[in-house]
Amino acid sequence: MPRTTEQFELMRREREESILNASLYFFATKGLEATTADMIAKMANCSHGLLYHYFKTKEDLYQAVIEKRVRPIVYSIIADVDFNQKAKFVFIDINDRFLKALKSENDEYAWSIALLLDVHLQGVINPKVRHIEKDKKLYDQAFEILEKGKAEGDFNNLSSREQTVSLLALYKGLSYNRIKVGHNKFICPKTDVLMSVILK
Amino acid sequence: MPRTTEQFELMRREREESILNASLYFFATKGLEATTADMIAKMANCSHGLLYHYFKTKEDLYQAVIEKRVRPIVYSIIADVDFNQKAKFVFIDINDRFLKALKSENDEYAWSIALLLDVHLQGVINPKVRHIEKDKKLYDQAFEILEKGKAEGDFNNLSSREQTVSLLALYKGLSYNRIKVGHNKFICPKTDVLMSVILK
Amino acid sequence: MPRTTEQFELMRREREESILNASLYFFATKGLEATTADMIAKMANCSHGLLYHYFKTKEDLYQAVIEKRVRPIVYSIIADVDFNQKAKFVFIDINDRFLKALKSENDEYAWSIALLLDVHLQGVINPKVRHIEKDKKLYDQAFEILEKGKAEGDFNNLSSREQTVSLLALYKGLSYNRIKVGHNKFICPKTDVLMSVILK
Amino acid sequence: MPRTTEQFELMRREREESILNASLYFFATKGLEATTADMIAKMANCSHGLLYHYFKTKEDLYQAVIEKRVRPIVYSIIADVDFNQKAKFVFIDINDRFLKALKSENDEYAWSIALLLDVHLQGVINPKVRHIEKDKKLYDQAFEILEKGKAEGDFNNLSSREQTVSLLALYKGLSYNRIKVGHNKFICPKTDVLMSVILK
DNA sequence: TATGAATGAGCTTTCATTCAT
DNA sequence: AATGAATGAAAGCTCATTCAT
Repeated sequence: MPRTTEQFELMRREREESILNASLYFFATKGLEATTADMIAKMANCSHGLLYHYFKTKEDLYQAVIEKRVRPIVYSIIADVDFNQKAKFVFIDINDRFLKALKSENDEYAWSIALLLDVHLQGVINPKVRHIEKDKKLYDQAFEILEKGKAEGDFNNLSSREQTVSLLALYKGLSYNRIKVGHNKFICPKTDVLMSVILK
Repeated sequence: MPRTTEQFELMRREREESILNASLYFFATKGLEATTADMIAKMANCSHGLLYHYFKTKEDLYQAVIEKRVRPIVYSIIADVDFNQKAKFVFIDINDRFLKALKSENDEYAWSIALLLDVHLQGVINPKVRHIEKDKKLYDQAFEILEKGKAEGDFNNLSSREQTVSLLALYKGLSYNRIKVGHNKFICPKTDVLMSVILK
Repeated sequence: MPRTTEQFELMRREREESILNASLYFFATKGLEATTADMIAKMANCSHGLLYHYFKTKEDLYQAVIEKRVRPIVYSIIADVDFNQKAKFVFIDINDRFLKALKSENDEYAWSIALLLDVHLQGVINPKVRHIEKDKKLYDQAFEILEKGKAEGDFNNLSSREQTVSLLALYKGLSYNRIKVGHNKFICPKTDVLMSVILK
Repeated sequence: MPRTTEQFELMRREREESILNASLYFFATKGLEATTADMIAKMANCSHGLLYHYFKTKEDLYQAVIEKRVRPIVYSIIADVDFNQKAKFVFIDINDRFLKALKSENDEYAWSIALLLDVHLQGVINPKVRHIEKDKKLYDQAFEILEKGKAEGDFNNLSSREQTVSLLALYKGLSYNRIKVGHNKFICPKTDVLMSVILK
């Protein structure tokens, strides 16, 4: 009996996984409006009816994609960063990792970064989804490190707020490029291009 | 007796103007898919039927918005730039103007920049509209000036392609920010933040 | 002054003429539903608004086409028939003329015959138009001649009603063929094929 | 637990059946253009949305009506004809059956014959539906039998092509009559009226 | 849990008709 | 008499969502 329950749980998990994967793809490449339940169901190999067992509405599904895939994926990119280094090296490391993620063949990174930065801006493109918390973490973290770097004398003295905004805007634009033109055609700036905004 | 041709033309022009204005607003803030003919008609003070008297399809209207409003507005921003200066000053001037446009109370600048950069990326967000020519002008112009600046010894030696891509991505992100958060809350980087990407 | 009035009248007549011609074409080849005011106006070189000065509704226009073009054209085909001959020769003559009309390069004959036989059946295809009088004249005339021919001993003894119905049905079918396949491809039966229904 | 595949198939089949029946009625009596999805849905006791679950477009539905109802019904009329008899008797038999079908209280025969002869003429009335194959079978079969009958010395020597065209035209006209005036008022020619076109 | 039939709101688009001039 | 802008009802079609099994 307990075993059967576990198996059910496993199936459930796998189903949800494949629905979330399909959703991530469509939401990132087509947007919320242009994505239909049928598209997702087809790619996830289940009936569209089943989607509504797992997620109450399309917006709920969107939210779940953000929480269960987008955030984990984005934060996994910088999970191993050593924040005890000098800010300069932290920043280089972070940018290295993000750029590597964008350059990677694995499209999920670009999809996730693009969607998370949408969330950061609270639904520029998908104004219906209002119940997802704005993601200020990226902004706050970046800001902090910039300030630290300035204190350490490695960064220039331009406004940290403006620099943070600029970098996030830049990543937003880059992730859209990456999604649109694909792995092969994507022109990815080197880390030092981004660092030039910050370094002395 | 019928109206004169001039009378009709005047009516047409005024109406088209108001339709294009309303469309620019909705397309930029909501996207093509999420914008309905009724929304536009309501804001333009006419029936939805009339939209189709002026524009054959919603996609045609989108295209018209790009050609008749977006491109003119964006290019008006840099219309008076003196391209005979040193590249460095040209670039400063261009960025000054774009940033001023984004900071301006007039939302149309941000709307237009965002839409034109979508067009540059050929419909990331609006994949239906395929018959609008990709706008490579911005990219090509920026690239040229960067190369010239390098020859003149004022710019750093990072890859011009990467810098160009980065700057356009940055503007894309900034214009979305501006659209989303509005004139008052928009944090606009100073020109020197952007210039730091390029200058030695 | 009287001259001006006359001129006006002439213009009016010509306008109406060209509207009716265009309408005949579209109603016969596309049907009432699929014909739009704009199509007619364009072909008649006037604005669609003007149509409504001449004819209150599209159905009125349809009716006018029937009365002012279709009936005159169809009856002109047999206008010169000498009804004082023996019924046999009258019938041969009528069929000769109708078949010649259908074979003619002038499409108006087939258009008119098809439309008049629709009217005879009271709107099989265009059930909206109810106020046009059913055209029983063709039927009654044909029936009479058949009866006369029988009295004269030239016709077979099959039911005249059935023969009449059959001949009109046949012409209906033929006129549709003619409209559809056009002058060149139309296979037109000879008079004796039709006469075989009647003759001994 | 979901319904079994068989249950779903049964539901589907029944629903499709009722949609096709309703469609046959409206397409035959009103034509494609004048038939709306709502009319059909209402008569088939379902929502208009469901129509599009079964048939992608109205034209597809029209095509399905032709293939799944019209052709089967028309060919069922002559399914049992013994084609090994002399052509004369084959022809009498065929005409007997078609005329009996037209006279029958069951309207579906007239509807189907009318629609199939439209298809034979490739959309005189419904010019939008172009992807349905022209039905030349009726024409070719009739022509063959006529030629055989001539060889057997039972038929007159008028052109077989003209006779075939005439008979199909006649049936087209008759089926329209039958549809329009209904079972009770329909004047149906006897077989010998039609045979007189062919027999010596 | 899983299916896919079923609904209906809502969107794009067309077009007969009106109306100011 | 003539124009064409303007309206709005209505049509085709889509799709989020529900529901019986």
